[in-house]
Amino acid sequence: MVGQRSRVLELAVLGLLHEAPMHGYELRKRLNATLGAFRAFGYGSLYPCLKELLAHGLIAEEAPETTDGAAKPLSRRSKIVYRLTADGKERLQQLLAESGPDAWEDDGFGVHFAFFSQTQADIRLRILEGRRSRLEERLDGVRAAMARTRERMDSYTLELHRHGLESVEREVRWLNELIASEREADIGPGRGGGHHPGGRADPGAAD
Amino acid sequence: MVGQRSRVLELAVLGLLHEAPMHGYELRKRLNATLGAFRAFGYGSLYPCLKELLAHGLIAEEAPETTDGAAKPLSRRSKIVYRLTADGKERLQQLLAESGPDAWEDDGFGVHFAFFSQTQADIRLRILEGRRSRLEERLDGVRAAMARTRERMDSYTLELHRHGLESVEREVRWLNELIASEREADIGPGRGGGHHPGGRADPGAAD
DNA sequence: GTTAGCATGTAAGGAGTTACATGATTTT
DNA sequence: AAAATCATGTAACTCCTTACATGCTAAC
Repeated sequence: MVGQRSRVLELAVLGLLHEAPMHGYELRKRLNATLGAFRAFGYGSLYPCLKELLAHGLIAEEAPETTDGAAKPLSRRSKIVYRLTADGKERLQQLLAESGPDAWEDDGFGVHFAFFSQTQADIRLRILEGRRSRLEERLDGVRAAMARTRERMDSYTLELHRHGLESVEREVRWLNELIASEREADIGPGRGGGHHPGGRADPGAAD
Repeated sequence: MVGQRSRVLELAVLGLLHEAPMHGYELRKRLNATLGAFRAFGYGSLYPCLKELLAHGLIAEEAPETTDGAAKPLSRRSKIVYRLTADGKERLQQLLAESGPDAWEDDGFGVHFAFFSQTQADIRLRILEGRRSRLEERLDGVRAAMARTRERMDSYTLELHRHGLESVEREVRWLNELIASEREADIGPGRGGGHHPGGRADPGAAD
């Protein structure tokens, strides 16, 4: 076994290809648009990943619009459109069903969250709660460290930690809202697969 | 040239050793306490870095408390206390004087900020402003991407971007406060090297 | 017909992390 | 003296970035 692609990129690629078949160049744009500021991938990561997914049979090349006699479908350099295979769909489901550390650590959380609409409600909840615990652990750690070394810290270091702490606290509050929203959606209507996290009560009035 | 140590770790190590000589194990704890949630280094990064700094003459081993006849100072495994050499101090000053991308990108900013009390006032200001520009660029990018693809995004992806955007906006506001504070300190008293970023008007009442 | 931008790839290497291996010192 | 923890180090490996190399397609 060679390349052991990173879970993050693999999930993102499979998730996007599940929505629609695409070629690499486009995939990269959608990738960085979807993940936003969390993460950015270059071709140097993407193409080897596609190559490996292909080798493992999780994705396949599609013949690119052979309207004519299909004399030279992909003889030279041209667009290569990839689509998910059955195995790929299965693998995607498997990745989406993960609710362990991979899904709530800094690296993985953003991607898993980005594909929450394809994730089961109970898994969503477990990931959100896992991330919250993780962040609360971190809060405890930083707060303890600050208490221990407050005297030796100059005002800039202190300010840095204060701001860092506040950022994490903010994310915890955000998670609390999301978790509440998920629970509500789960018990409200009799259905089990609701999806509407946008229940924020302040449209406009930003900044 | 072999290991080209990362600027981040190099600056952090030199900065901490400038405050007081230390051995590696302690250094690592102080490192992670100082950088807080921003970054964490393991021994696998630290020791090779120390080795290289030593080879370049930026730090030196100190004889560890040779109270007795100094028969076996460091024959076997024992604490190795490092201190900055003259070259190391010079290098530290050089790194602290940097106000370019290295100092305001995600990676470097936290470390540079953590050692702001050893940094000149004008450099501090330039780093803060550079970081603010950087973040504003990012805001523009994300906002444009959201405007372009709002329709194709499900509510979770949208929420992810909304939260990410808000986090960056928060950091910009924080930087605005810091910049204002720096400017005030610079013109207020006739002195040129003031340092008091803690001018926040809400003690207590957090959360 | 040539520049600009779309599209695909590879090689080298940077920046650390993880797991391991081992020795020294303090606590129980 | 056994266990915990302090302390130092290395090798392998991960995961991504940068720089390069190439070809195809549309605009001017």
